[in-house]
Amino acid sequence: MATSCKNYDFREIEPFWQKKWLEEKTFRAENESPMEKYYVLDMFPYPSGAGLHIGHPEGYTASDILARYKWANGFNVLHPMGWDAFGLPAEQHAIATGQHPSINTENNIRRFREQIQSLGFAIDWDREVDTTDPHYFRWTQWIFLQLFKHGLAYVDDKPVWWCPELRSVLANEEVINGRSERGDFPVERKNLRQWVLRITRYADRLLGGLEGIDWPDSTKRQQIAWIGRSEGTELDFEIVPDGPKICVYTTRPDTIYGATFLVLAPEHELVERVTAVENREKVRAYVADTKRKSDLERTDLAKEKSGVFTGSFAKNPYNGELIPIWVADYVLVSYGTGAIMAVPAHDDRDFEFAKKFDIPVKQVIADPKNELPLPFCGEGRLINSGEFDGLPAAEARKKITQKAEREGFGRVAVKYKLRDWLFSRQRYWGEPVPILWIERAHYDRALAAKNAYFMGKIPDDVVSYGKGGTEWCAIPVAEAQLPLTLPETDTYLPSDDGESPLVRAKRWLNIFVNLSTGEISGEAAENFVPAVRESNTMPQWAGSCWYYLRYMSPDCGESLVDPAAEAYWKSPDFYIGGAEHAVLHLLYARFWHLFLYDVGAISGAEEPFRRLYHQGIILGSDGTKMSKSRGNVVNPDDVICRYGADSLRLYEMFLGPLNAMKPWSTQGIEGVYRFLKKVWALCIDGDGNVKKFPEEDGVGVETLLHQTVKKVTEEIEALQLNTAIAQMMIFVNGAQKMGISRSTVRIFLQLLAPFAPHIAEELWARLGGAFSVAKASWPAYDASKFAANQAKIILQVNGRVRDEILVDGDASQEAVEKIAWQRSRFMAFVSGKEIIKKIYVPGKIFNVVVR
RNA sequence: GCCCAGGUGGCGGAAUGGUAGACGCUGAGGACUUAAAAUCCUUUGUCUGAAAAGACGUGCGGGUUCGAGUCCCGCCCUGGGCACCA
Repeated sequence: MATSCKNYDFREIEPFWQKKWLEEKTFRAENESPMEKYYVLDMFPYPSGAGLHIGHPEGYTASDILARYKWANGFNVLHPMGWDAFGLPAEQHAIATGQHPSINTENNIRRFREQIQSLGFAIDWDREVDTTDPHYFRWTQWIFLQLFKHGLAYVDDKPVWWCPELRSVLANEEVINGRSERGDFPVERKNLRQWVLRITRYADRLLGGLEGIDWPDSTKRQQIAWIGRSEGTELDFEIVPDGPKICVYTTRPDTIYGATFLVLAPEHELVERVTAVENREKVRAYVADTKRKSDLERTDLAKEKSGVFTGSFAKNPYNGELIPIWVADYVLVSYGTGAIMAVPAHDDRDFEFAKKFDIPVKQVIADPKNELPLPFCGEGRLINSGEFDGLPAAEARKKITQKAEREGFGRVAVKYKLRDWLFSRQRYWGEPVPILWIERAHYDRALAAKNAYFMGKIPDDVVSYGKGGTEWCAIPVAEAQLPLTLPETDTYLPSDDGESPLVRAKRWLNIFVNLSTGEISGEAAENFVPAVRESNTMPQWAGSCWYYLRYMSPDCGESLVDPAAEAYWKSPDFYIGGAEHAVLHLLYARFWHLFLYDVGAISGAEEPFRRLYHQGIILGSDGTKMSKSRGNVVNPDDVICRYGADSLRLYEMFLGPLNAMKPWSTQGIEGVYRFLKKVWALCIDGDGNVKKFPEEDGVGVETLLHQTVKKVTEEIEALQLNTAIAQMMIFVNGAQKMGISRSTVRIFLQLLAPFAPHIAEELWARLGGAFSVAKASWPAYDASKFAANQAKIILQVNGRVRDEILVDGDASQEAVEKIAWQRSRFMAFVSGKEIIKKIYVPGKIFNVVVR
């Protein structure tokens, strides 16, 4: 029932127990249980070719400690693992080798699984999921179809960067001065049809939901900032003499009397219309110039403001003043209304612009401190503002907006920074979007006939786009045809014109569909109309948006999650992963979860992650980020080989606070390794036999034990695992000196088990404990055992420590004073002085203030 | 620029407003050993001192308090996030 090694031979012990846990399915979670459930979730890894990184075991060990602790406390624990396996590196490997990315992915997963298993985590391996498995992504595609049906997925022509040389779409960050970062090739703007998800419709709920969940403040703040809700006012400005109205958005309507010009974003739809004939050339040139710039260049704060006058004027609806209309790229078309009223006296950017182009600056808010110069962006009372003079700014905002509403030229408005989620990628290694494109005429005819298979599965507003004079309409792939798998292609490169590699698979791409049944045919046939498959794939975020639901019933064939399982597990009780996902993954997943909840696909919880924690980053021993080029990378396999998984686990937890950034130390791990050897030596003699333990604990051991149980229990709950380990070290050091009984050792092994499960399981078995120590019920402590019957009182004079005395635990101030007055060391600082005050903190401090 | 977190020995770090430096690493000395490894013991913030002891000490400058690493005000530095969002 255990190994027979004489010394602490982790190379024999660890594989032995890992095999046993796997074979016995020790950590299998049941979907029905009389025990209370506890769901511990790790952010699942991307199985990269580099293998497990030393940072992975940090979060995994912390969650494993919590999982094992919960098992010991009688919970039915779900602690699963899986693979976020779609993504660019596998695709690039495929492009380079010509080998299908699934092969590389499979190899990487096998390696990751072995490495993770070699760390002895209490994982239910029967629930493993893989986002690239068709049985899994079938449901990712199904979710997309629900989004589509509910009008939350649409197509849009979005400008993207395209590099003909690299034959690749580039992200904004990859374009520098109109050339590609990699290779320095020219790039061009290209409008490409993209799928977009209407996450903005959930902006308010994504914001509101943050209030009730236990997340790190910084992460909540990041999401709040990302959603960027702002309340303000929309105001309509008439263009003189008789042009259209321009609607601007402002959060400072109180400064309306200080507006000395109006600015349109270069892409604003009214730019052409408001431009006077004589300014047309200049304006067009400016707009064209802007188009060429990358977002990075445009938003570079260091650059000077630029812009051009349109030649037209707008009328301030409050005072009738005519102000010039400019076009400038510091106004973004995608926020607010794409147009602003510029108040240089009270806005830094407008001020900068006005200075450069010699536009008047008119102060309308008095600076209470009278600290000129302008601009002054704070709060104050209004001046030069007609009927509103003298009002405090906040009140003026209300009054001014009310007037606009009354007179019909303005309204309260709420705006968000959050944009809809660009959901398509022109890549091979992702989930195919399960959509077919058919011609408008076929679409309309099928709808009119009312026997179209897609009735009730399409949005109220048709999703379509025009190409070559034809309007193509989106219909879903029939559910029965899911999963829609990736076709074989001869290369995984994008096509010559920036489309997905999937367009190369012509026989897959161009098909015929029966609009009554949804059947697909490769050949033209009666009742079949031509259709083109969507060739874009989903971004890597898709699979990770709902994997925590799949773990509940990974084999369920009827739905994405078995309703009974979902009703039982609801949502993870604890979620741990890196802070780098603070916005993207954690926002997207919340969006999908809310949506699935709304459409009744799930029912357990509205928020997916009620308690979230970020582990910190482990740096190289030189205090910088680990990287190959710096040569400071620590490989977990090497560490396990040299010290064992228990030492690695323990050390990563002992390094410092779980959420802190901390450097690895090669020498530091020796300390925890020594600790484990001491634990071994506490139980096993030099011949490999269980030691003869004394019948009774040594004096003081009982107190120490109960203190240790209390401390370790409380610190696990608080995830202060470094100090929990420190307490266990204190215990072992004490036990070594004082002598310890068999039953006390066994209690200690239970405390150690979540941290160093292999050695704990081994010693537990050798000491006659029943398998598994992880399931033995967690020890309780008795506070009365360490209520000190003696207390050490610190004697202070004027707050400075001068002496210490031992008294009865419940000693009164009088008793303490009586002893204190006898102490010469203490009295040396007191005698001859006037005692002004005496402070007694029972059991701790007696402080005398003298003069 | 704005928002947030954090600055404690040679190092990682510990401290409900109550003995600053737990625990571990490193260094020094010692025991065991033919020797080494392993293990065990002592010691390890700075300064003064033979010692007893004292002074100083938690980024800097003030403040509150009997008492501040901890609370308040003003700075400096490091890390993270956002960044022309009107």
